[in-house]
Amino acid sequence: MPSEPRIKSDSHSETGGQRRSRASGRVTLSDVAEAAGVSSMTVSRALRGERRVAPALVEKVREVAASLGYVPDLAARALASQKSTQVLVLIPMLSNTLFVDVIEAVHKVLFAQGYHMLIGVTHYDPQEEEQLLRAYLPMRPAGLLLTGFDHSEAAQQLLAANPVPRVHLMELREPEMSADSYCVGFSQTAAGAEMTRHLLGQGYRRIAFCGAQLDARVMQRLEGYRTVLKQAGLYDPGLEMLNPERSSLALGARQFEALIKSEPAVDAIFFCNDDIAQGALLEAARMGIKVPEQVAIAGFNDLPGSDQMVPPLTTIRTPRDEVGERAANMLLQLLDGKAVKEPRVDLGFRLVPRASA
Amino acid sequence: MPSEPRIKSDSHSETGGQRRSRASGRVTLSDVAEAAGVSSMTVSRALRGERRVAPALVEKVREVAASLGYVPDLAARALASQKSTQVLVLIPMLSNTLFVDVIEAVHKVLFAQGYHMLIGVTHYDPQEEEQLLRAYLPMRPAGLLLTGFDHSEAAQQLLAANPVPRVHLMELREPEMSADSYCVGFSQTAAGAEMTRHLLGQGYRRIAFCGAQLDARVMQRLEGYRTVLKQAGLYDPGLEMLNPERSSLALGARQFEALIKSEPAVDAIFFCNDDIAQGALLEAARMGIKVPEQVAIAGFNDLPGSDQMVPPLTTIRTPRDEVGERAANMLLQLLDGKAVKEPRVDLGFRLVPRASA
DNA sequence: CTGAAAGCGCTTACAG
DNA sequence: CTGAAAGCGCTTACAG
Repeated sequence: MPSEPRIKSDSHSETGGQRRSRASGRVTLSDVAEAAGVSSMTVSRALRGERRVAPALVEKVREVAASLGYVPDLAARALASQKSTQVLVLIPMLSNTLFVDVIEAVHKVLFAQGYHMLIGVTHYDPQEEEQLLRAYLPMRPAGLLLTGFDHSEAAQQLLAANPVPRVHLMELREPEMSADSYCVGFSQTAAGAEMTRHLLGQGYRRIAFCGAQLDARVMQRLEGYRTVLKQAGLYDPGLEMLNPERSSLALGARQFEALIKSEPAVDAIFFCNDDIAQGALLEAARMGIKVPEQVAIAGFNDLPGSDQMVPPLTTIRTPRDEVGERAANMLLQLLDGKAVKEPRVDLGFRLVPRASA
Repeated sequence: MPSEPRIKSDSHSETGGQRRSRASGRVTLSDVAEAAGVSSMTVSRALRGERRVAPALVEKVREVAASLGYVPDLAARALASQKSTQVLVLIPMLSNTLFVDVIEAVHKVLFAQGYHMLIGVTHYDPQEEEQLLRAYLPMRPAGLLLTGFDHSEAAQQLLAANPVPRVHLMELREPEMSADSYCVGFSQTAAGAEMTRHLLGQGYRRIAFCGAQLDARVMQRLEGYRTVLKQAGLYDPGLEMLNPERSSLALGARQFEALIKSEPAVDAIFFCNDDIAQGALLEAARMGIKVPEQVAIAGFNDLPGSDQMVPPLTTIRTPRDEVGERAANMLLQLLDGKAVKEPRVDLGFRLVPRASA
């Protein structure tokens, strides 16, 4: 019986003094192997739950590893196996709860399969996205989840030079534009059109659009709005209020006030996001303007609180949990080298008519 | 001239066919070394900006590396240097914008120094925290940022078994309780007391407390509330409404309604977080109850939108950006092996009196 | 200032 | 089912 787990404390000192050691002092695979009286390969296999290891051995190895407090080193594993457990997720903003929902859903799916998320926040800035890519690609993420398709030239070069499976979130791209692009989302343009049609259906005729941030998806919603109003012969560029600032309640309040003053005849306003719509609703209350009697207000995304507003906000419910879940699962398939039957998943959206419009 | 950058494509095929290769096909240090006609050590040093490399060589190496599209492998670097660039940050919730602010501030400081954040969300669940620790510790993070001091037994064992510099966020612990604990935050108890004192000062006498989530920090605020009311001889347990559910606008609305019905004589309500206070404000509007004339409402944290409410919400401004920044800087010092002069940083808080209370 | 050797802690690819 | 050898792509610790 040369190798009781007990000798663990000795096994270090016996050899430790000899070599010119850079050892970290941590318990390694070979420490466990020595203590268990097997080779490190067997430990490696047993701990990873590979087959073809005698069940009795597996148990013994597990016990010894636990008693020694062994913690595998993922950097070493990644290097040896050339496989990383990290997935890089790039989103525009964490203060937009939309993306928090996406992230949570992605995490749930990925974590269950042993993957870890690296979260990068671009702040809607292509430059920052590029910088993040440059910083995170050296970690050799196994896969990428990117928001939208709007990436800088340099970012696209980085992506091309580092071929890693990736799925795009929130937007859809026509298949013919690039055969190899995977995406999960919905048509932002169609959603913008749908809300505009709803407002028309409610009888509104002078319908304004308030946009903030002006990222690609906002512009797509705007496109939907324009198309529908033009078809109806009711399009008026003077009713568009586009502001590149970050979207916020305060901005929505300012936009509402400005619009009411410059275009008193407006009878409905479509805000590109619920937060500015909520801000508008509050400003209307302050100004003593009745919603929807004097002016209707609609938002987008159905964010928390929109159902609590006074009056409750009419909006479009976007499927962010599903986007995160489906995208993560699609990426998982790509990581497994499987073929993806449906590389472009349209999850749709849903109009949520409430009292404000 | 044996080594023009041009031969890069050959350098692979020349040797690649010989060895039983597991090569990833990526450009490595030695590819760059070969193409530049120097040793890989020189490349390594040049690229990391180490001194004692001839400036001319540095430039040449840089050029060659760029032309080859070399991307260093951080896993290999971490393994060889026994130093990770990752910092694990554990927070309770991403949908609480409080923590988004902390995260953003931490990222800014750490990223500038070449560190990468690993974000884990515990959902206020010690079990989840434990699970996250178990999953992320194998990545050998260089440092840890944890929220509060409320960790499970098993989590504390994991932390003890993996000695990594760490700083605790948002709460303060008395130095004598554990000499080696670093923290950046403020006294939640003092903040709870301060708000209660403010309400007393405004003349309110039947002051209720509404809590959600009931995490450690909420309970500390409650403690401050109790202490002040007891001193004033106005403490009434019947005015406490504690709900373990996640805090949200909808919950605040429900709490407000329930409290008004069960305790009609209440003249002020201190909500443990702004989101439930905002929900209460909206419910008051729906119920036709005037704030603050019939009942005053106060919140905590000064979240986005609180200044936009009707009426604007009286609250406590908490220094989350500063918490993130200072904590990250403190961790950086620990990672550099420097001594931290002030291991317990009290950043304080600020009462923001607005119209609601 | 530059480099050859050894090693970080794992896993792959072969043998048996 | 088990193991010895080689290697993943870097950096440390020595030499010169």
